[in-house]
Amino acid sequence: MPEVPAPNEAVDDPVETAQQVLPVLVDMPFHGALDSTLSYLGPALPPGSLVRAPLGHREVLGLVWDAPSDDLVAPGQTLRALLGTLDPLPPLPLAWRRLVRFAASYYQRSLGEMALSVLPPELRKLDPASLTRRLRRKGGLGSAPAPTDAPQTAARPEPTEDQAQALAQLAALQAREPGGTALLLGVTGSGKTEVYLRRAEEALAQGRQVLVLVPEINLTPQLEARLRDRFPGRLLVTQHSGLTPAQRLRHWLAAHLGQADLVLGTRMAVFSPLPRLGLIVVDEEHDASYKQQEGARYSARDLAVYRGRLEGVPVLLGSATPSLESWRHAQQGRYALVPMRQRVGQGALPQVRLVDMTQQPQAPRGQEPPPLAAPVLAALRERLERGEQSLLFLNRRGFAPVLHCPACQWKSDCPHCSAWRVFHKLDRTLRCHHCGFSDRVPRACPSCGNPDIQPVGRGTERLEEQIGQWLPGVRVARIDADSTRLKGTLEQQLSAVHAGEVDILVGTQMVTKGHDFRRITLVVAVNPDGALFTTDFRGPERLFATLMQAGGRAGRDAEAAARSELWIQTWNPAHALFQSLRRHDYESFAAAQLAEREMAGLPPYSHLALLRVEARTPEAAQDFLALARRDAMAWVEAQAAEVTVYPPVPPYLARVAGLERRQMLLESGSRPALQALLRDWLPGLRGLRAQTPGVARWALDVDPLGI
DNA sequence: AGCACGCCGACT
DNA sequence: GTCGGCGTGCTC
Repeated sequence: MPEVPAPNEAVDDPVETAQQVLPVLVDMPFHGALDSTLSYLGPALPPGSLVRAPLGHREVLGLVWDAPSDDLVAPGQTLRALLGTLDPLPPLPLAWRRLVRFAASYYQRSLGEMALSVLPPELRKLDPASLTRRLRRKGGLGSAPAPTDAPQTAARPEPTEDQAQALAQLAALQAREPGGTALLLGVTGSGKTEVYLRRAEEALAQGRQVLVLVPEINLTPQLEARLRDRFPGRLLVTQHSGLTPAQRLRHWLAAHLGQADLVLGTRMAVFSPLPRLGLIVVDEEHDASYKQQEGARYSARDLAVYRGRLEGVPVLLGSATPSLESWRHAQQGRYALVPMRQRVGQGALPQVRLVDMTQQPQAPRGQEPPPLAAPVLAALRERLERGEQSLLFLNRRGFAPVLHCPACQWKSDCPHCSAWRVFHKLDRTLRCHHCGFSDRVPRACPSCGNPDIQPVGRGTERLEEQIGQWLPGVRVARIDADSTRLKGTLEQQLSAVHAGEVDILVGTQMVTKGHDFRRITLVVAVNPDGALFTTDFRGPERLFATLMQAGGRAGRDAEAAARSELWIQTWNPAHALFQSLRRHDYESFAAAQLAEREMAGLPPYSHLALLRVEARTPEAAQDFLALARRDAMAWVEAQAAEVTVYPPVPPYLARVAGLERRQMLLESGSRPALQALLRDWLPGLRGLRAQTPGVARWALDVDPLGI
């Protein structure tokens, strides 16, 4: 191996086949420092080139970076030579590299981990020769359809007045500020998708690529179908974790090579390299799924906005119930607010009825109250008589959330978690929903032998059973994570609902998203109060969005819309959230929530970072955070920075799968101050682990969704 | 994070 | 005498 005089200097010898020292990123989290490249010898390659690099005893995928930084290579150290270049591929473009650089520094991950983790995994296995073969075959796209002679845009409906206005507003915005973000506020059924399609059409007509992000791809086959219908002559590819590794690579290549016109995908798609990017759409922008919950915990929605600004490309965020972060940006004029207040086709939103559960007759002593109040049952019967369908929304699967022994007060706890085990009657198990621990339900109390142990509370299994008893002969279907575990059963159950083979559908959150039920005219939120009083400050925001979305399942057929209803069983009918919901008034809800957040100094009025740790003992977890807190507080004092470092606390679930969890919150009104603290603090955290044996893992979450 | 090397128990 | 447990340490 050749000797080099010093790192990071090109070897100035043209005879020596112009070997240079190249800064290369590999997938290594260990280089905690934010900017860290490894130095290799190789031919002159532009930044963004993908290479094969020797690393220890293996050969890994590497990415030539723009500049070396923080490199610990010693002067005179022998550098190894790159093993090859994936040169049939164009280098990843500057805009892509800048996005990765920002994400790595903002979410405090190493550049190498960030960059390599957002490339298709299959790319790691590719050597230059097999890549060349792959690209040569079928023009590089395998089974993807080649551009056809079909019209590039199919017939499209006349925009409604709302849509026309929104489109005019968006066109004006784009002319004024090409990299600007617009927030499209439109209730379910207001025709947001048509606005996306029109904007996409325009970008496509200018020869640009369109990136469409959705929270979960399996919930949005309609959107994919509509894009394909509307743009039959264009190449659309998807990007999500459900693809096989080969498909994902093929789709990614189509995007990167500029062959794909439309990329539709989940959060990972925000990192698709798109040489002709012209528009980014983020549908249901409030959805928590946009936040990655492991590894680099990025928010794809926030990165989409950043990317738009970076590339001078418009970003369109759409929601009926925007995140309060986006809403505040719109209020401040940082995002353009584009309201769409009418449902298409004069369809009315479902009427919201609050059922005051405190006014319902009390159940006899010792008996549990019936699951549905008398007026709700009457409303259900009415639908049955009219041959319409109803949806009972209960966000709790299983038969009962806990079993209880009235004699000795035993409860069905989980031996590994600080949680109850849920009674699943169908397979007679007690299951922990957090660690998966499961065994047969005991015949008698395991503590005192009392044979009369009782279910407490109600899940979807029990509700399904009780409905059958209350309304004999009714056809009930249950859709939740348990009933749809087998592949294809969800589709099967949904088609039974669509075919009218079901009168009442019982379901969890799963059924509230995306599905276009035409015959449902009644939605009942059976027990939504829990979310009102959670410790999570975003609980109300999520509940409001969920109930609006659930209500949106009713009356999707314009003819039935007039008599569609959303009933809410609540012990807190006066709660401001329900009062806003009754009027479908997102704006009053948001105003009230923002006032509360401002008083409490919570986002979007402050910025948060959360350090979480899991350890074998509470002491180890506590010690780790205590040391971390000491360092953070020392930094804050030295810098006289406005950052609050809160004491460590147990999270809602303090023990999961035998590991003790603790967390510590950092809060600041200034994002730069918080970022500066994180940047200086994190390298030291990696060393702390050695001082606190028993720590299994720790993670920093910037802009956490739940605290 | 992988994937080595390294130093002590039950097997062909 | 070997196969293999996962404890520490390195990777341009």
